[in-house]
Amino acid sequence: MAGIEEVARATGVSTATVSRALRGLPNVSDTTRAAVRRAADELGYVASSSASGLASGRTLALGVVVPSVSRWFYTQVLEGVDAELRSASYDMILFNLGGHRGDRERVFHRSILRKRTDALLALCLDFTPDEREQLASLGHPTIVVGGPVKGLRSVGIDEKATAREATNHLIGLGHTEIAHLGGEDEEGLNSNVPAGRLRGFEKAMRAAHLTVRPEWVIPGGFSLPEGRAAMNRLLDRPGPKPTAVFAGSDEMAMGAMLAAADHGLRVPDDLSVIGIDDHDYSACFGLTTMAQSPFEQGSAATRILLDELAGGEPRAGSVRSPAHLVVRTSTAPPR
Amino acid sequence: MAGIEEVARATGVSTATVSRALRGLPNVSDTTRAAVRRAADELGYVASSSASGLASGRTLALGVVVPSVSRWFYTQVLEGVDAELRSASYDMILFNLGGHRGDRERVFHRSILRKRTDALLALCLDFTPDEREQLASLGHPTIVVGGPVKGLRSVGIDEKATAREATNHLIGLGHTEIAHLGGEDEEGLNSNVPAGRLRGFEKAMRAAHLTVRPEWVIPGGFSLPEGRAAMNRLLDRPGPKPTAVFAGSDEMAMGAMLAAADHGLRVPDDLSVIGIDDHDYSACFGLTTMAQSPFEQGSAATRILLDELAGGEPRAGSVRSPAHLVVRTSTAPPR
DNA sequence: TTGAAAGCGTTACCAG
DNA sequence: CTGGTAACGCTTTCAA
Repeated sequence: MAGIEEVARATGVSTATVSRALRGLPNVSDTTRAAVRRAADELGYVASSSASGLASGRTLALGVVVPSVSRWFYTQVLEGVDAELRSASYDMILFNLGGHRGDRERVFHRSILRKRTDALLALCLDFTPDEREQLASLGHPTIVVGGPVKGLRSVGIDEKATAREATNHLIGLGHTEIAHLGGEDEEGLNSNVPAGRLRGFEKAMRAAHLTVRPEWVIPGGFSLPEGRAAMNRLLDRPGPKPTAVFAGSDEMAMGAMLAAADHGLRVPDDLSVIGIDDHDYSACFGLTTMAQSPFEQGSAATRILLDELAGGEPRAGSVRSPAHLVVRTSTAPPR
Repeated sequence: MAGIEEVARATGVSTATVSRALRGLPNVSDTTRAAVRRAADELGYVASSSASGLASGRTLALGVVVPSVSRWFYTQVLEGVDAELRSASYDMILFNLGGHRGDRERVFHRSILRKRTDALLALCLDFTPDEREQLASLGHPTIVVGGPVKGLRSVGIDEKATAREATNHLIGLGHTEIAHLGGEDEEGLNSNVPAGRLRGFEKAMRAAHLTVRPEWVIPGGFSLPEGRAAMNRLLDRPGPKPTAVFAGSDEMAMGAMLAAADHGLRVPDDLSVIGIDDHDYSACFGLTTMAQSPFEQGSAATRILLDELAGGEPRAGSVRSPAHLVVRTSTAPPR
């Protein structure tokens, strides 16, 4: 409640000195600084962010734009971002698009462009040319996590290579009848991610001279329930069945495992399943997967932003995060 | 990039009028308002939140304090909060404690007390007397979601009654050997939640003249992996086994189901399992549960806050959210 | 090392 | 209905 003036009065110095002392700036004598600190504590003084934001031009806040918070990947990135922000004493403004395509413009206008943040981190989002332009005109550091976006640097795995490696794991086990459970293009989400994984799958299949059956490439919505439903539909269909499935995410992969159980199929004997992510639950499911670390991606991206805000040289290039195969019990040679 | 003065100049009116026109305040002629709007659009003018925050005392932002974002319940509440904020054009500042007990004080000081928000919503957190006092002195509307907190109003289910109903479902099926997989007291989390559920369990058992075996009341950390591990430990132990288990959350309940599978037990034939939540995955698992809606709780709490900020009468009482039994295939009479 | 004073970009009050 | 003009509470030169 107390303002800076009261602290100044209590300490017998000017408000300028109080400001400098509290922010740890140089050129303040130790004794003065100590006295100011004490007074501030006693009076419960905390600088108003509006006022300091207005005066200094910095808000000490990072804007994070997410498609939703109900997906494992996003929550992990958020935790990573947050960990980094915490140590830099930055706050996080969360802009959740929540699938509301129509609200995007309002979010952009009302919030992002409102100088409430010093920098922006976007998750798995694609931007319209218009949005990109607005971002650029804002002129503050921007980065994307999870899937490349044209014109913006990003942090993320090599989607295509990762998908290829996953598929090759199945092929290496001797599978030839392989299905792909992919994400569909959700509105506003970065369609490069599911598309890249699909391309990697196709490329691996082609390289092994295997055929990709269109009816075995099915959309699983990136979620467990949708993945299960999609896989169930595939297994319900008469005719030949795949002996293995490469799912574009672990959540869908777990759904596929449940679908296998629904059909009385054993994993991996009757059906091998591999995913991407290494979700918190994957070990429990014995799911073989291409592990990645969204937490690290989030903190790495945040660090880049923070560095720049601290005056560091802006680094233009994108960052490739690692992904690696983790073999568990959901994959085996075909029976 | 343009400031309000440029819009004023372009329109030939004063900055005061621009401000009024853009915010939809009364006492502005339609023609003036239209002209101002057009000019603002053309110039790409958006008010600076720091400046208007400083001048008006309102930030148009809600602070949300969460223990973490990696739990289904929290993400659902966040979505609910966000939906409500969106329609009110409010922004969300996310304060993630992330289990960093030590950072709590910093978060409080640096951010919450920094007048960056107009109101505060806390998730499943317990506050120290000191923290409570700081909150009170801040003087802005506060509410808690998920578990009652002394001295603060809250929105949430009746923990004890819900747990009792869950337990009674098992008892009603004829079970007498019932275990409880509970949450443990995590640092800073609201311990009233797991404690209330445990008490409800005990009460139901006592009412049915059943004995609660201490070694069958085990901590599952509110997560699937920990729930599975805990249940596995219980099942590994020599001696009698429970025929049913009441888990304090669906995530733990699913873990228990996996543990049953690990031990070659069939659900529900060998082991009945019931949880609380109605997690997104629960239907896929056939999990019987006490359904609640954290999304609704989040939006209800936010609405209360927003109402007050809009000048509505502060409502003191807490709000009880509904929970109801959803019977699926994980529970049946003992074999 | 410190202080005085000029902003920062809005909003709100009071006249007109 | 509109304009002038103080705030709002800090930060940041520039002097001392």
